[in-house]
Amino acid sequence: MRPAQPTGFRSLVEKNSEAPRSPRLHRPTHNLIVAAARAKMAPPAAAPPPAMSALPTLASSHPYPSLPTPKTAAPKPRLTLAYAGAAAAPNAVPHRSAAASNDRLRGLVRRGDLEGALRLVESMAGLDPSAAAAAPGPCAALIKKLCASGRTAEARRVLAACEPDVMAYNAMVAGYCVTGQLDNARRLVAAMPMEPDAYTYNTLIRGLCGRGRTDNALAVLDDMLRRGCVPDVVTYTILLEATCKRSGYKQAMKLLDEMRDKGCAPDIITYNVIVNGICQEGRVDDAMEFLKSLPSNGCEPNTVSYNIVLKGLCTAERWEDAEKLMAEMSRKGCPPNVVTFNMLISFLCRRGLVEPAMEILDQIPKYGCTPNSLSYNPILHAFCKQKKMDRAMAFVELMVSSGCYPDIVSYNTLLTALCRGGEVDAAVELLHQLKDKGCTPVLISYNTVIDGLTKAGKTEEALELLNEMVTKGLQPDIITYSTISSGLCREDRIEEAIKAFCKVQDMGIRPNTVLYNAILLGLCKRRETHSAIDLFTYMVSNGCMPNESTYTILIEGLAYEGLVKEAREMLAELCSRGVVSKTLVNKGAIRLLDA
DNA sequence: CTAGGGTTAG
Repeated sequence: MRPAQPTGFRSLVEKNSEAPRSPRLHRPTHNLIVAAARAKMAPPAAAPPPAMSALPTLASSHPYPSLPTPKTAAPKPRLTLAYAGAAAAPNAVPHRSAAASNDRLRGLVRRGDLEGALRLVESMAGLDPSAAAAAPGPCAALIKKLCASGRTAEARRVLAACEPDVMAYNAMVAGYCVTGQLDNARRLVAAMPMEPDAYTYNTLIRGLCGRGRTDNALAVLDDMLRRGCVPDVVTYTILLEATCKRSGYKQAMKLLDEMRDKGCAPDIITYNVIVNGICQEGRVDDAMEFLKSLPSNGCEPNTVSYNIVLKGLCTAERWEDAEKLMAEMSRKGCPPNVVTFNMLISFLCRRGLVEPAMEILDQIPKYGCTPNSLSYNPILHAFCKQKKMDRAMAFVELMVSSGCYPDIVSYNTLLTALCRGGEVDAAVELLHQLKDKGCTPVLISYNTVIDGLTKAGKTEEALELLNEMVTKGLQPDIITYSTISSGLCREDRIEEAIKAFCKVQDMGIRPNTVLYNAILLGLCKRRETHSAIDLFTYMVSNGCMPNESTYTILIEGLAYEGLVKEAREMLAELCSRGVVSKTLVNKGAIRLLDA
């Protein structure tokens, strides 16, 4: 679908500013709020942000009351490595020998005492540089653990304070990659004093591919070749998968040829990536042909190969072909495994065929496989979706009595069902019981219950839960803040919603359509359609694609404010462009326009 | 370190 151009709205903005209505004179226009979001400046004094006593006021770069910032439990120690007097700090460890200190460091890292390890590295760096330096091994381990809790800046200082080897650099590169700091990762690789190894490059390439930066990843491959580092089958396999996603499997085939030319032999994983790419483009028959050609390339298909094709057949709803392929798998020495069955269960459940799915579940042991939580969860999900909570609960019992304990996904499914079924309090209770059930709540668990609370009108409790997750070291994501934003907007607390919006930007994440829509709706309901249009302009100029809901919100907003003619024009234009579907319009906007 | 299966916002 073509992106809709905002041109139609420009004139509306102008029209509106020529004839401002009185309420706008006494309220901040959204231009200013948007400017604040962009430049993180204060909103006008006329509209002081409301007090948010429920929220902690942690430091933040913008003037709105802060939403919680993810923070580790212990205060971050300062590393004053450039400062020789650091060794004399109160916590400094008496210097014996580099070897003894490194033994101690190893122990601290192994025990997970990161603060102690940091202090020790600090003190070692503060000593006579010729006498002692932290060894690369324990430093690499420390860097890994710091990065695992998001403390990449401290990890970087450890790297600078020790005598790093390739492994220590690799740990840091990986840390930057998993936290999305890909440009830092690239710069670090470029600045390495020793030759990066294949692992270094593979980590960087995987990071870039994982964030859709396939072009950069391919450039790294070129760097690698130029610097005489030999890419291995893993390097190419990562790049092939990304190439399939970005440019399609035909382009990937070219890279496959290049790989062979460079003397790197594809393995079955490489080929399965291609098989998957072909299936993703809906060409299951071509995928089967490709599969048949593998033996002539010296590679035998495995069960995974067949599972991929089977998934393609199920997606195309070619059930009979799927059944035939299952039979063929056994004949060809690639018998179905638990993943095969789980896939079938999942597809059947998605089509509402729960009973057949349960029959498959029963048959799994006959094939010598053991059902796991992925076998049970889709069925559990189906019961929940049908609002058959008693059956869902009974099914969990069955699961346990069969020796398969519910995992966090099972519980998340139950949490969703409880929230949707109006039992939010039960959901909150279950969330807090998870630890006792041997399951740690994850981001999705909190997002689910936070959403349930906002929809039940319990926004304050939702904010408390947001606090709780941060305290537990769980980093909120864009879904968390979108949920919170819509909850706040529903209560006309738009300033606070915008603060959540800023929080997302602070995290280095580009707000998406859902988040914009939440705030647009809030503004329109407050009859600040003019401000909404400004925000819409900001949204488009920041490359965020509006969707049907965006337009519906704006059209309804115009209609609410009495700008019926403009609303009709916009509706007509969007309909003719096919951006807004007839059904949606009939449901919402038209009805309002006629009223 | 690379391939196939389940859960969250609208």
